[in-house]
Amino acid sequence: MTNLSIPALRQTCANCSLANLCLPVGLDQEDLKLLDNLVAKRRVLNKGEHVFDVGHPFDRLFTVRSGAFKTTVLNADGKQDIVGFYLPGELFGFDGISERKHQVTAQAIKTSSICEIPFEPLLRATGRIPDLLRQLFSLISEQTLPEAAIRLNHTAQQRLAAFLLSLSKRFKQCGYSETEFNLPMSREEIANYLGLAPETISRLLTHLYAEGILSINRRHIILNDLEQLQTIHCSGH
Amino acid sequence: MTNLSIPALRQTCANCSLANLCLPVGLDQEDLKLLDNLVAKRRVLNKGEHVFDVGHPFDRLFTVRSGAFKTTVLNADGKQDIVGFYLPGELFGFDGISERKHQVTAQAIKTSSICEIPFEPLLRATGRIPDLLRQLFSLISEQTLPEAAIRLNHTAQQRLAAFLLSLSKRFKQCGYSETEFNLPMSREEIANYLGLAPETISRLLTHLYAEGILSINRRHIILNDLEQLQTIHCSGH
DNA sequence: CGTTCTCTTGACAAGTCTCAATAATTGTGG
DNA sequence: CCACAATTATTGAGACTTGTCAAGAGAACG
Repeated sequence: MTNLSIPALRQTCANCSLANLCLPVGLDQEDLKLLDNLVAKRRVLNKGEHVFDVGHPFDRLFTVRSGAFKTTVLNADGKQDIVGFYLPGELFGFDGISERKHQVTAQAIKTSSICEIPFEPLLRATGRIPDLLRQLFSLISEQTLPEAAIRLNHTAQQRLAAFLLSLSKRFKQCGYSETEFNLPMSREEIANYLGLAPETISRLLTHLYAEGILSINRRHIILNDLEQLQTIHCSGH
Repeated sequence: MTNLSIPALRQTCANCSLANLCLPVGLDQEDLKLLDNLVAKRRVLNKGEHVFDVGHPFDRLFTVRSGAFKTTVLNADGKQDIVGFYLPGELFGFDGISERKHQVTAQAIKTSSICEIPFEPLLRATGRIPDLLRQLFSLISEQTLPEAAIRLNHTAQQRLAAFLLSLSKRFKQCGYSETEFNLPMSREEIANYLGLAPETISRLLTHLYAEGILSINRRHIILNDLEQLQTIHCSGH
């Protein structure tokens, strides 16, 4: 499942294939070396393993190198609500900055690997790397307006279409196909994230398949008509 | 409606009654003076007036001095979705950091006043004021995990209870009563924010009134039983 | 190869939306 | 200052989307 061999885990930010995605965007060779020294550990996690839990002290950020992660909170009902999915090249762990303790739990949803970036050294490095601070603010604030708010006023079909388009876009960004990929998460996880029942996801996928908009077999999905998916996202059909 | 007289608008961060809420938290007198010099303009807006629009260049943050603001996006359907409300002492405008252009539109929902904080000078000031950077990250990341995601998996009643409790808590924080206040927003705005129909809000409020949990007359609301409201938020009743 | 988990599909129930009418409030112009 | 218009809020009836419960099929796992 993992796309990275062990030697790949030893590589530096400078030759990381995701360098144009996570933090190093816009940094020159010199800056990259500085940043690379910060990235302390590169770690592999199996499905279900936790990166951190609610309440754990925050002292570093994480970037996905391969695989996928989800973040969850215990909601008022006492159930786990999925609040985010993270794909290769994406940064997570910001939730801990405010209280110096994590507000969410993060775990691998398949065998995955991450880079760890100590936060205090990172902040100190903003003094030496001019663009790093803006870069950081950028990455954080991008997550400030997540799809969550937008999901609320949409139908189940619109939400699912938006979700699939989001995955497509993000897989494309990290170099995979935008039309054919494996869903890293289960129907139940998608449902939870979108605020729907798993059965509804199943039915909607069947429906989209019947219309020829996509092909799906278990986790393997092919998006045949991105444009129509976009139309569904917008107008509901 | 406005709680501030004109002279009040000339006051400095150091003697602002909201100083312990917005940016200055934890700063000493010396730092406050530095910060105060940054706060360029204090401005009054009437109901409906825009602070900024989607696409407008971002170069400053805003704190609410009095009144209330909402931020909206044009969703896929072409309708305005409310993504946030801001009460006195709260900071907004972060949405523009990433793209250097605002991702949302911000407007006053009643006669209100704001302080403007130029962003670049603020970032430069983080070099001189040690705690300011963490403070900033703190405030931004607090908004990263908004109620939005949590709202999704809750019933209409749970969402409304959560919304009222949130308002209560925030009004308390800025020195108002936590049990009696005027809703700054209309039923329709509440509905939009919660992803419900305005009629549903009306019915739920009537229902909560019938149970003695709150009294409501137009915008004026009295929360008689915060605890039971909390119970509803959690278990649905 | 059986156990477990995930996914699919159906029938029914329930929550919420839409449409519509009315009432109350606010704003406006004479 | 009053009367009319426009907006906002309430309430009801019916429809529709989505959730719940249940059963069964298929895949994954040990």
